[in-house]
Amino acid sequence: MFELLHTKLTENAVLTEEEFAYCKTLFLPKKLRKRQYLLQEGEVCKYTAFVEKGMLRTYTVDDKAIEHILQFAQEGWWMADLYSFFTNEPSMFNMEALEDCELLLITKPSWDTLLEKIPTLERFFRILIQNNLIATQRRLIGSFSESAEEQYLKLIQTNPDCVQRVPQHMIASYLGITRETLSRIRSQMAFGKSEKSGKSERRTM
Amino acid sequence: MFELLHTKLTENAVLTEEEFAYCKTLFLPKKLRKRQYLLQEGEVCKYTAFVEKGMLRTYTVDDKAIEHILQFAQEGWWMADLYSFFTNEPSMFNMEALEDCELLLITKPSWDTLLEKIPTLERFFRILIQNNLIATQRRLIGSFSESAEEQYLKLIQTNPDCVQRVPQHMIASYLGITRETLSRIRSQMAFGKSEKSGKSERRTM
DNA sequence: TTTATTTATTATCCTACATCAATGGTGAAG
DNA sequence: CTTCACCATTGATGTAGGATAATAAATAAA
Repeated sequence: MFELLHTKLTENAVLTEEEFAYCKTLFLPKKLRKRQYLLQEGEVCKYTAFVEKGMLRTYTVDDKAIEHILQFAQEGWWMADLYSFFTNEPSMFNMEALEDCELLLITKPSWDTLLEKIPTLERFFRILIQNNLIATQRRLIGSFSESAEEQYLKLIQTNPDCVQRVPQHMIASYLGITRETLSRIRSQMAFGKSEKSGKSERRTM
Repeated sequence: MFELLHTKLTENAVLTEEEFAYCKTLFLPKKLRKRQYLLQEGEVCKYTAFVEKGMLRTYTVDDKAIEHILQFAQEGWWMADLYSFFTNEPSMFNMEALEDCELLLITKPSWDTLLEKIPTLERFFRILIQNNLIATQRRLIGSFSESAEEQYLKLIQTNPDCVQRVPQHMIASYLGITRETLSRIRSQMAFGKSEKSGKSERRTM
């Protein structure tokens, strides 16, 4: 149950076995079935989740009832609404299991004591958040400067696993386009592969 | 020269005067004139900058030669290409002074020793980055779910100062739209203010 | 003052993507 | 088997915002 967390915390983060043993005591194992919610809009995000197994999404619903996916999380990733988690304000996000999941949850109080006991982890989480920020910035710039097709291709490169495991309409929602548009892009791509036409440049595939 | 940094570092971050005095020795004061670059695409981002005075932007240029602004930084804000700063890889960003600026720069080695001497700061920077991540996530979601006008109005609310100090075409670039579109939005807004309908009523001037 | 540079507006046309609507496929449950 | 829920595709039509271009303010500079 704790294997992945173990490797993640010890691969970079300078944790002794003893420290990790303590660490384990603060995490709450939790199984979620496909479709179950870990968090729903309006609730306070009480846990930061580490994904041992399975896949989740966090998304918002806008006033036209359209879903926008902020993030997918698969094995080895962390998931939380940081704002809600740290301020105790209600969240605007929903977090839903896309597959049966095994999670490790930690509450804010436990998290505080954890960092107090093992200050080394402060850096670990800073880097985690920092990498997330860098990725989110790239995604934002991409949404400005790239066509829907380019963004889709980039996603396939950076996270092929996700593209395979998740239904297409969610990929579309993650990219900020409609299912129909993504479907058309895909059929054009498949077409462009056999035909030599297509005005955009081909990638090596 | 160090007043703002002083208040920022002591308001939340549990720094003694003594510690701050040490802190000062690691920052390099630097003045930049309007239009000058702090970083250009292809260079490694060698400094993290704290803005004591003035205003800067960081932006990329895409393959169609269009600029996309990732961030403005004004008094009391920090600016760096985190990816480049921490990996020593060349940056894809440009950082340019929009006004005459007074900055405090810190190099990666100095930053490392600073955090080593004052581990308390690790948390400070984590929170800084965390807030940046939260804001960037909101901006991303906004770009998916809101019209150009809504995004502009939101920016006016969240950062009115910026909207006033920065030329319109850069605001447009920050919002991911063209100057022409922003101009149209603004004239429509002004129009809708005198007419009491928010609707679009054409050609009556 | 004149000249040049940067910035903002406005009009016309165009395109990438959305919206609406219908159809077909798949797998699980009765 | 049939039904139902979910998911993907495809076509017809609409629209927000882009591209282009011309012009005008505004600011700086000569």
